[in-house]
Amino acid sequence: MARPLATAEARELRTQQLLDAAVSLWKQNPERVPSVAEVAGKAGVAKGTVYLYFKSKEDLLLAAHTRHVQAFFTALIERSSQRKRMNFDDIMHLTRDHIASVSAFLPLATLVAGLRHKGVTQEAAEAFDQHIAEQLMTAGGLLCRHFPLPDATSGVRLLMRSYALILGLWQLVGSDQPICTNPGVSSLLLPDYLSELDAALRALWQGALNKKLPQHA
Amino acid sequence: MARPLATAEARELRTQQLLDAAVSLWKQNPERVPSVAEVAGKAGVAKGTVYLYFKSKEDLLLAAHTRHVQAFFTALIERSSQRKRMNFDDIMHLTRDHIASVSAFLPLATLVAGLRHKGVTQEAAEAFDQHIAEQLMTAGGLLCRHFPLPDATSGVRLLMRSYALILGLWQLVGSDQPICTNPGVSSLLLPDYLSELDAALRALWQGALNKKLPQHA
Amino acid sequence: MARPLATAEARELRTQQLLDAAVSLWKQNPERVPSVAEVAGKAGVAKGTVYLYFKSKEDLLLAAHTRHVQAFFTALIERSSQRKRMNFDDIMHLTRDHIASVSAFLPLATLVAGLRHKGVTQEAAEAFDQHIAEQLMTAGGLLCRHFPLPDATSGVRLLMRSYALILGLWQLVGSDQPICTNPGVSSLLLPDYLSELDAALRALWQGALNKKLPQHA
Amino acid sequence: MARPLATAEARELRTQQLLDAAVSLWKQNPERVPSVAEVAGKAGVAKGTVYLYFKSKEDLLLAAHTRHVQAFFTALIERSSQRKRMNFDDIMHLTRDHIASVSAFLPLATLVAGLRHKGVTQEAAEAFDQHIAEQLMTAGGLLCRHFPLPDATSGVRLLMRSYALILGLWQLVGSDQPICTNPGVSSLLLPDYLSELDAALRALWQGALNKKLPQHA
DNA sequence: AATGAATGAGGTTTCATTCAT
DNA sequence: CATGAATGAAACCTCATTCAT
Repeated sequence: MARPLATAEARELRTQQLLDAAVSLWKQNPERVPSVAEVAGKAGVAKGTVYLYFKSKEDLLLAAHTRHVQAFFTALIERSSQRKRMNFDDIMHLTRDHIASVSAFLPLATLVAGLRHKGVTQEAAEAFDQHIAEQLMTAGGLLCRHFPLPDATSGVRLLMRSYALILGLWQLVGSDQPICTNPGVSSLLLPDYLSELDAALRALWQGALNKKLPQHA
Repeated sequence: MARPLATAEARELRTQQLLDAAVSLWKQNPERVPSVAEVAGKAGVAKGTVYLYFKSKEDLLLAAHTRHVQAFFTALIERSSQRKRMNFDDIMHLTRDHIASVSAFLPLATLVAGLRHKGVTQEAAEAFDQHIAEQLMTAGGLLCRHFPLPDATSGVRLLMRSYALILGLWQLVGSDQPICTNPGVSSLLLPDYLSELDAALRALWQGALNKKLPQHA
Repeated sequence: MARPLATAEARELRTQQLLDAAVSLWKQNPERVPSVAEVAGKAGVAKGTVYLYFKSKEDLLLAAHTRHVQAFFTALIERSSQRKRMNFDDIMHLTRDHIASVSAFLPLATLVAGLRHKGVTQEAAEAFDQHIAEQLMTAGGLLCRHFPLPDATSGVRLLMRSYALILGLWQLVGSDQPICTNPGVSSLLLPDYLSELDAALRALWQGALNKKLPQHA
Repeated sequence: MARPLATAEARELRTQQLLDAAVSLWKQNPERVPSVAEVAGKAGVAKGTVYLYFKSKEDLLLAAHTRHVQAFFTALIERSSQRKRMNFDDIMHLTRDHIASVSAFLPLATLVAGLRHKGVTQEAAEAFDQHIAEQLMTAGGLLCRHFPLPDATSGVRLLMRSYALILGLWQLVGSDQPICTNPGVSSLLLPDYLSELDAALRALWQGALNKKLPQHA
């Protein structure tokens, strides 16, 4: 049985293991949210131990989501900090690599959004909001270095609208991928989530930047 | 005690009463999803009766959401069928009246999106998708009569992207309205959900229609 | 009026159909007591109709059991009324043919015994007791014509003890026939229900009649 | 609130408390089988806890019955192991004290017999059968020390037949004691269950032992 | 700190019974 | 009379959460 880990980094390690376990279970069976018992089992600890690291199951899921989001922002900010000028396709690549193609990202984002009415502690929710806001402002500001935006706020808004599209479109057309049994209708409308996402984001940024974007492959 | 209702319209009535009860309870206490027992009680029927009308609680919630969506589409299609030409502000009004200002709409939409991984029966999910697809195509096609869109598909896509923005933005900035305790951050970013929504949709449509829209609020 | 008679026998017919349905379903699946819905369905009537013929499900089961018991007593009394002298083997034959080999008899008897604490209406229970008592006394009295018993009461008691053995032994060793998975133990103890029953009844009657009975199987 | 009990004996204690609660409720109101919620309440535990100890309500009832049976066998085996020779009256005393006069014994035995078709898990049923078989063989063997029986098997059979009589007679004449409203009939037939039981067992043992038993007080 | 038995809320299911049509 | 939708009690089951050890 796992024994006390005194140090802060040990605690951090355990925390990450729990998040890993949750995400891994989710990927294994995307149809259902893993139970606390399952997460604990997968992480090799007892059920009660989970509550030494998270106030509630929803807090845990929110933390897992935060980690996903963080990875995206880290990549975005890192790339934005480079000298080399970014273009829209760079943005799309980041989006694909860290959001659209991370199988658990959007389901988890969707679930967490629906959970804000339930077990998320107020402080966790606020911490999340605060955190996202900070990242958004940092990344939004950096965006001005690469794109002809009037001010930092425009960058922030563009990012927010982009994320809203990413999330909203997925909830509309992407969430039933695993059980997609009515190909007739949806495939008429939209070839698939990624293509539609590309087109929608392209249109959004085109409008925001007041210029035609190359039509991409 | 409610007693047998033989006719189809009586059944329909009972169904609506259950949805009414669910939505009403939700509005009373937006913090939590009402239990089946509460919904049954509010509708004046026995708990078991709920399961004569819906396969699961999630199916009921999905049906409630469908009704919300339906109301919007009905209004949109009705208005689109009129001779009088629509402009963007008409669209915004419809959006506000049937979506953004219907207090339970977006929370329910968000919840339902997160629930697709749980108790929704496959048939209910498919019926919902099918239904939405039909409405989208009808409404999207009619849109061409009022706006300079290349084809019906463009109308459908514009509607989908609009809805994605409506939903995604709400999940980003609007969902914590009732517990909004961090005014500092979010109000810096965004005055409020409705204003940001207006701006975002305006930009989206502007891009899609290739023309400047009047800047009015 | 001619109607009442026709109605009465129609009613009787329907009653028998319901009992037939119940017993037939029981035989089909001896693991479970058929539900009222199943009985009704099998008999081709609606659920509610069952309650026009029986006050409760338990009354129905009791009636089905009564019919089984009646068949035995009818045969016993009929045979006892014949001139031809009976011996113990005749009794055993009757027992086998009308009780031990009627697949639903003993399960039903056992169930009904356990149900007397539940849904059986008082009047149905009393009617059953009364009926059994009458049959017992008749049959017990006739027994004296064939066996050297001191009085009619002895005949009644012999019958009761015989039935107690039939029922009690079945509950001890016979009821798990379908799921008999521990052959080691029980087959050591008792070859099978019928053999043990034969031996036990033989001993009982031997004692009651104060004479050795031929040892035949 | 009752809290975790780690040790095996604590678990055993909790198990016994649940059985106590069930039997006690049964005695309080012999007309109905207590619900799981009632049993849990009486035992001071939560409903869900019952299912940590028993797979189903029927398993619980079977366990309660097993305990009754066990008490009888323990007394019988203990007495049989003593040097002092037993006679039939000793057997009757044991029977009376541990079976016929334990108010819940026979109703429970009857109920459990009727329940084997329902919620009893196969393993519980087999465990019960196995257990009974072991006790029977032990006690049956010991019986030879006190009574002139040809072999151990005879002892086992005598016990089984005795128990069959005890149970069967009770189901015939004893089960309606609490609601005994037809004194006319049954009292004519049988003064009461205990007397008839005494007479019937006496006859059975007399036959088995090939000797007249004293006519008892 | 870690554990996991116990909790209790509540969703799901079955089913005997009732009653308006 | 017959019907079957509705009822309500209760079993069954899962699961997040707590707390004594």
